Parts: sequence; structure tokens; C-alpha cells
Amino acid sequence: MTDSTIRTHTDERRANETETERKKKTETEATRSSDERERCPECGGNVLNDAEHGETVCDDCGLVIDDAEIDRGPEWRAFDSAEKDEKSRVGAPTTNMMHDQGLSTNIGWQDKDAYGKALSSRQRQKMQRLRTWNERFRTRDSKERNLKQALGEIDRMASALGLPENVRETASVIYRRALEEDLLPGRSIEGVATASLYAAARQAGTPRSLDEITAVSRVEKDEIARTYRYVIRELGLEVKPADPESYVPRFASDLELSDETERRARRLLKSAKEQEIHSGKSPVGLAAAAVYAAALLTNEKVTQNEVSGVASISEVTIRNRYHELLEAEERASI
DNA sequence: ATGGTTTTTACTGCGTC
DNA sequence: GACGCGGTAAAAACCAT
Repeated sequence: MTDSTIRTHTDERRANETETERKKKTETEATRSSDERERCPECGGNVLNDAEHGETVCDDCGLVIDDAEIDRGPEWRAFDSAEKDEKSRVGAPTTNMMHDQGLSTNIGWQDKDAYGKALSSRQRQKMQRLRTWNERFRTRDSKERNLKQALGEIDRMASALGLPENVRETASVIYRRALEEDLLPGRSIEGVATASLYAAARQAGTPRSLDEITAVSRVEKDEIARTYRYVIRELGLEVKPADPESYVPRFASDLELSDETERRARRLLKSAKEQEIHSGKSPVGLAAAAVYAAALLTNEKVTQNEVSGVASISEVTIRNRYHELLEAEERASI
């Protein structure tokens, strides 16, 4: 088990940078994290979206952040589902999770006609032939076949890792783009598919470590890492280093720890961040250590061994990190 | 390739159940 | 005696140059 998340060099070596550089970095990071969670630029309060008036307003100070928004909803109203069907002029939403974005024709598998009556055996045979040919045309050229396989692969891995649908969607988009840009030649479909999923999971704030990804992929870890870097670079994707906090809920629930412990873990990580203890360290290790330390503080029994198991990180790392975390907390409270 | 970090592996000693 | 934990040294892995 090795490094479980790819970090970027800027965060990696922040500890070595000069004081002024460090100041600048923290500033940019502050602004970056603020637009991530829609905060008011004036007072930092919560931002509310008022669709009725088409305005985005700060909950605390009342600052109007955005007005005259475009309402993307339907312009009609429906009072029951029948009316909704009648007024709607669109079909199912397109999705990037299917190789043709769900737009192509699909012949149903039920041998029924438009009135729901069963088909004669002759008709059934005909439909079967049509189905076969339709399927062949639908996935005709190599790119389509390529996509079909990759998306199936992404779907399989995502389910195995318990990743939500939006992550699969993002992964599909990334893969599509990779295909468009001709990034595939010389690389395996599965490798790029895995890399796309890894990137998507991180972008969505539900990261999975490289080790976890490797466990469900058919590709070696080195290749995933290499392909991932390549795809990120070529596509100009910006992926921030994983936030340790985003691992906490998963570890906590895997270990069946209380919410209280989870909150403690978060607080530990917060004070660690403030003191810049975390730069250059593996986010997974930090999260694991925080969970362990929090369990200690709330008197819930978890062994280092168990934590290292669910986080796939070594016990030594947990020990080192959690000492640092507790020290940081100590300093913060003074 | 190299150098500087971090993480892992392996081993040892201590205390507790 | 097995287990949890702490610490250390050396090896391996990682990233940037």
C-alpha cells in the first residue's frame, strides 16, 4: 500500500515555500474554497436562491448577489400528472452515461403491439431480427463500441465503490472528452475509464483513494496513475488535492462510530488545516488519524488496526499523524 | 537520474486482559 | 500468551527538478 491519492506539487511542498509565497497561496485557497460552497462575499453568510424572484440573496446581510436569473424550468404549470404529460414537449433527459446519450431508438423487448396486444409468432420473429439489426447499427463504428465498453466499465466500478450517479455522469463526460481529443491511442480503454472515474470522484468531493480504485479496476495502479495524470494534463482539468474531511464520513460509518466522533474528527482536521500541518501529507492518512484520535477523545473503542484496515493506510502513519493532530488542537485551544 | 519527503515494512519492548 | 500501542531504523514510494 502506498500513497493513496495523487496530490499536486503546489500543495505538496507548501511547507518549504517562503513566507510570502505561503501567504499568497493561503489567500487564493481561501477564495477558492469560498466559491465552492456559495458564501456571501460581504459577510460570509449563507446564500439563498430565491427562484420565485430570480434572485440569489445572502441570508445574513441581505446582499443581492445575483438577480435576473434565467429560469430553466417549464413556462407552464400543471396541476396533475395527466396535465403534465399533455403540456410537456420534451422526452427523457439526455444522459452521458449511455454511449448515444440515450437518444437512439430502442426496440422494446416485450412482444406487444402499440395496443399492448401480443404479437403473432411471425411478427415476433420479425421484431427479433429488427432488434438485432438495430443494435448492430446503433453501435456501428469503433468509437461507439469503444464508448459502450468504457461506460459499462465505469458503471461497474462506480457501483462497486458505491459512488453516486452524478460521479458516473462526470466520469462519462471526462471519458467522452478524452475520446474526442484522441487521447486513447496507445492507452487501454479500461485504463482511461478508470482514470476518468478517479478524477470524477475527486471532483465531486467523494474521493476514493487510488488503492480503492485499483481494487475494482482491471488495470494496474501505476497505469491508472499515469493515465490519470495524462488525462488531467491534456484536458486541462483542475483537480484540487482531496480534502481529508471528505473521507471522514465514510471511515466513521465503516467503523460504526457516532456522529459525535465524526464531528470531533472534522474539528481536528480544521485546526490542523489552520496551522498548515496538512500540506504535503496524504489526505487519507490525515483523515484516518483524525477518526482514530476523535474516537479516543470520545471514548469509543477502535484500534489502530481497524482504522488502518478501512482506510488502507499503515498504523505507523496513523500514529504519527494523530500525534500531530492532537498537538495542533492543543496549540489552537491556547 | 537525483534528492528530499513521506509512507511502509519489520522489529522490539511495554502494559493489559 | 495474544493483543494493542509506541517507537525506531531502514527500505520503498512519490514528486519535482
